[in-house]
Amino acid sequence: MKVEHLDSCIVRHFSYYYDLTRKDEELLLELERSPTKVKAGTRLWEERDSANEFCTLSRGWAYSYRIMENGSRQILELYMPGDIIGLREFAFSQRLASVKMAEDGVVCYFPHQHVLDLFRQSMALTTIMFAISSRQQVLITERLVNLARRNAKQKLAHFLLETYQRLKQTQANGHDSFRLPLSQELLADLLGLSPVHVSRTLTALSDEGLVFRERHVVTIPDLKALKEMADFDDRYLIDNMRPLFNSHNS
Amino acid sequence: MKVEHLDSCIVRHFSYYYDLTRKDEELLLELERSPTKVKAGTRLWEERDSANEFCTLSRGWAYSYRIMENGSRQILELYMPGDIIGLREFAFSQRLASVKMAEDGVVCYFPHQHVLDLFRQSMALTTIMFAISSRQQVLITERLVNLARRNAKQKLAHFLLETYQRLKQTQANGHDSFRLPLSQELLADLLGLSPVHVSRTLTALSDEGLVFRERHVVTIPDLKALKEMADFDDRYLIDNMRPLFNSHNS
DNA sequence: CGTTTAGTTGAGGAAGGTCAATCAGCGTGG
DNA sequence: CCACGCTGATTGACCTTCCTCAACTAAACG
Repeated sequence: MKVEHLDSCIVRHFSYYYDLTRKDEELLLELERSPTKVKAGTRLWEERDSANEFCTLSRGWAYSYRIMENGSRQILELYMPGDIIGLREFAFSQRLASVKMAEDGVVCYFPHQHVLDLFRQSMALTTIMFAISSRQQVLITERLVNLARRNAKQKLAHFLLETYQRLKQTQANGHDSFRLPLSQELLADLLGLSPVHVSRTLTALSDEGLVFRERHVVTIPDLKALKEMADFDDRYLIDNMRPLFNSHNS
Repeated sequence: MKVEHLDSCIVRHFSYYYDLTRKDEELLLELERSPTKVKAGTRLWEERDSANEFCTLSRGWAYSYRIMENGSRQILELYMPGDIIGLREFAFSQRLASVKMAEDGVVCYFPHQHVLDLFRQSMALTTIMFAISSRQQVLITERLVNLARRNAKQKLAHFLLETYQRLKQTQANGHDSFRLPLSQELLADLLGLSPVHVSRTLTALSDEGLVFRERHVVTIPDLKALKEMADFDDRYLIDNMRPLFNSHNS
């Protein structure tokens, strides 16, 4: 049952795409050899640092961001346990964004070259890596659409729905509520709004009975209603590579 | 000198990342075996179509887009000759966006499986594919920042600078002007603005002597001034994988 | 030489930003 | 156990940017 290996977030994440062989799992576990505890607010790296390693996130949330000339901050990606941080910079020698922990967590660094080893040694892992990369692109694209084309209420709702769904895909939680360890300021920087307006929007959503938030727990009583309101279509989160594998691999 | 192969946009594009072997080139040329002429406005595919092929763009510009519930359109990516269209959907069985030709052009379809063949047969091509994918992610991310954090004048300026730079990297053109075969409506859908405001912004930029546009030709008389104004930093366009290769491959 | 298509210009309006004051929770130290 | 101060959230007043609608002009095109 290879239960033991599912302790590893990254193995669990990769398994989501395709059944891994024993050897694949061993290769993956290589990436998580040096777990490091990091406290909330720790900066894993900074824009312009030299980039020659990735990082797997084993516990806690993290986010990448850019500081603009005028001092405002745009958050680019939210990372959750099982995600690989820094994939974007594979073809670059410099970091293009900074990364910070949103809460206490555990990360494992590994050099870019390890990915080349993966490419060399396993077709399945290569394909999954590529799938993960393209999935990430899809997530960013959806966020772009969200920022460009929706109003504040929809932006916020859409983000909450995306997060809820992402969590459901990895951590099984049947409820209509989830933990969201992010301040309103962070939400603002994520959605391109001002903190003030996030607050207003959140109370508006609450007044309409669509979203409730207390402390760091968010509840969505009527998923369907919220999805409708936010123009949320989860197809972009539901990727599936099996057809690709089945039609070609043994 | 393998000059003959540089006729192929895609070979030229890949060569930008790393020197290809003869065999690599042959493999790549496989992808361009069925060139098809397409007229401006042709839709290559539509959201929700089943996705099992990519497409290389040999001539002309194309763009992917999404239509929102309220009828507005967001353009996601601009493709230029040498680009691969549809990478995003590698891990998906459905198209997540539609793609249209911005002008007359030539494309070549090839099935997703061909990429798996590449993975199987060439480390270099695998790595380059991955680099291209991560570069595309970087481009989208920068566009996200552009949409979320800059005002109309900066958005437009930033987009023009990015396009200018992208063209310079593939087509050598020494001048301070380039061809931009896009209507203002298209620019609006690209930048999340209204066509009206694009027009105003363009005249504002012209009044300030920063950008001139007549017909489909754009001139940037003072690159440095415009970059400053737009908060444009070209690091995100200058990727370089050589260090990665050199430190590990033969 | 009309007719379509793309761009320009003006006036009014809405969404969201900014600034500032206030409040609530909470950890810290006395 | 309480006072203090910190951070994060809320609320109000006012302002800016960009949108919308609409009329108009300029090319492009048969």
